[in-house]
Amino acid sequence: MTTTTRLQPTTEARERLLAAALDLFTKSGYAATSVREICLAAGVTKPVLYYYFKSKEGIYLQLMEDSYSLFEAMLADLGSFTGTVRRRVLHFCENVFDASIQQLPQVKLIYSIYFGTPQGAPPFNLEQYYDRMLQVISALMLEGIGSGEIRPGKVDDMVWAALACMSIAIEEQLCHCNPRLDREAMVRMLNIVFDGLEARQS
Amino acid sequence: MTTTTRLQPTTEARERLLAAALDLFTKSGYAATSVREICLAAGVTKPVLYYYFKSKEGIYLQLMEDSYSLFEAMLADLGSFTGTVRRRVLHFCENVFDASIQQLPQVKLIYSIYFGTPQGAPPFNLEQYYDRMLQVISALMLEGIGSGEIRPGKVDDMVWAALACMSIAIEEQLCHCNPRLDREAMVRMLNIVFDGLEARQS
DNA sequence: GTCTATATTGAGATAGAC
DNA sequence: GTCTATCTCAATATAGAC
Repeated sequence: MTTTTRLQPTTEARERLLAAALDLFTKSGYAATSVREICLAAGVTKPVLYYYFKSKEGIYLQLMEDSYSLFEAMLADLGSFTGTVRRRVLHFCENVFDASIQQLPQVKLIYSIYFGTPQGAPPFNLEQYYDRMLQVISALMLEGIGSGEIRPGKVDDMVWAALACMSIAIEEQLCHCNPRLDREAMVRMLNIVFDGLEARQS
Repeated sequence: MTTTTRLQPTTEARERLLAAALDLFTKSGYAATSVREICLAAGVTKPVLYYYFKSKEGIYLQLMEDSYSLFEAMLADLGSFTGTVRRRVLHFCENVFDASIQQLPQVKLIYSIYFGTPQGAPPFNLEQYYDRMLQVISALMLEGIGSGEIRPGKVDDMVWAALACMSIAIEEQLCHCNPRLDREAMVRMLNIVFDGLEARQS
């Protein structure tokens, strides 16, 4: 029970702090969460938090950077999709949806800052998430128009319509214990949109 | 310059407090806004706030109730729409969109609480907004299926697809000084959805 | 109804021992 | 790297005069 060789000197504390902060920021919001609560939940004292992160803002920014790194890593795995544009857009949306479910607390935190007003939280560029997704879907839609799979029209409208279906499905997951939209519902909504994109103009 | 007949003893103070609270809650979030700031912005002292509303929670709840009353009043004016189901759903979404623009601070506050986690704000049933809109669009879609204007299918998917387009357009208005989606873009997105709802199943 | 003045609590942050 | 103890400040809220 004596402290044996501990080359990694209780680095757990850092991880516990991050986990506790994520949980509390998500449940109560950034401003309403105190450093005292975070430390209590992590089982450490306040100076430990100030040691690893510099401030309350510091631990928040660390969480945001970690999340965005994961997002970019996910996007990097998208080149392997094949098939029709409809199929690939569906696949992309399913992947983003699944990743959001798996990281629900992180996504909740991001939404809470994005819509919840800064709350005193330090600025972090949250739009890059949306911008990146717009880029990806835009490229796919353009390809679909080029190949004739999709009827000509304003590309932006098509992209936003697809993104809208994905967004609302994710938002339902965020805000309801029993979400009224699941992954399959999202797919069906996206198929309605693609039916509209293939239909002859009325 | 003496205080003349003042039967309405500076009731303005109450209105100024509500306006200031709305502005500050919207800009900084509920938890991050202090009573001191609200009173400063309203040009009154703290006891005035505690006199009219009972607490910080009280002024917040008053704002929420006022907003919901306006929303219900808007819904009451919807019976007059005529035309195809597509036309009426578009009309409904345009009305909600316009009303949201006109009351952008209120909508921002609602979103900030809905997605932004309670932030220590007292509970208020925000889902009733969404529930009511789902009801309205659902009834219209069912009518469209009955008349043959819309192809048979899962009504919920159709309703959510339409609501998704409206939601994302409003959310863009909330979060960007220069929204990438305007009212016309929303209409075009909704038309894509309705094209899909009328198209023959592929 | 509105003020001044103040009570009380808890926040973020740090000094310094170990 | 982690602790105890403490500083400083601002928060919500109220008492009591006018």
